[in-house]
Amino acid sequence: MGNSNLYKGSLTTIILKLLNENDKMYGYEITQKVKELTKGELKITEGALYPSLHKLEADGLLDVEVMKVDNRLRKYYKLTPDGTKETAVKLADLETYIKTMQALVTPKLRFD
Amino acid sequence: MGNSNLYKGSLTTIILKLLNENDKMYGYEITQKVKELTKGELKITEGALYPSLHKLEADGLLDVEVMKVDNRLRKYYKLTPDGTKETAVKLADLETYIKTMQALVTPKLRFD
DNA sequence: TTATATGCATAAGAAAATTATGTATATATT
DNA sequence: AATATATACATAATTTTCTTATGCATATAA
Repeated sequence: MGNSNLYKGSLTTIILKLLNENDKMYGYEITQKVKELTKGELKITEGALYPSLHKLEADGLLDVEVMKVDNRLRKYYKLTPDGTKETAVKLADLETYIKTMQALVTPKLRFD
Repeated sequence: MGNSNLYKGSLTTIILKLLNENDKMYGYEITQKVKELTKGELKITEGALYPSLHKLEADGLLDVEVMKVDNRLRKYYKLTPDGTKETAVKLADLETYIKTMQALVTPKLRFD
């Protein structure tokens, strides 16, 4: 995903959070929204996004609704009740991660 | 590493930062220090740690010094000049990652 | 007419971890 | 005396998650 490998493992969190805010979104819309919200810092690739959406659906966290808009296909995803629960879990995990990393990293830097 | 998959990709950052603070450390010491600093939240596995140390050494970011203490082997690692530079890069990446994720995730949660 | 944008998808490969072992010494426990 | 735990290193097999490359299809801008 991002320019740094730190983003590995955060895609699911990002998808769930966006769907928690936006009720229903389709894949391409997610890529654009992420680009916009991060001012271009994070660009989600389709090769990562679509398999991830499929897995979330298979795991029962997302529901799909296929629509045709302007003669183009769209697959709208929305959270299931389990998906909403999992969103809270993932966001708590992210907070813990950030606090833990800050505990490890916050101390003074040295330049010898 | 951790209980959440968000830690994927942060091991190098953690190792470099600890060595930046502590001058020289050996592998087992790093696992214990991380457990202590994170109050048990993060447990680095040897299967992740040792290959990572070897790679950092191969990349010229760490130097090794083998010692025998109490009849047991220790491999002390310390930052090379390149390693010190890379530490600053990795820490900047981490800050960017945290800010980016907060930009994506900070908005209001919903519980339908 | 050619490139860019929109919209989905998958396959091959790389990177980074987990899990499972293996070796060896020292100390604490039963 | 035997066994478990702690210390200390290492690697191999597998899994997860991503990148890169490719493919199909329609719409719009250059």
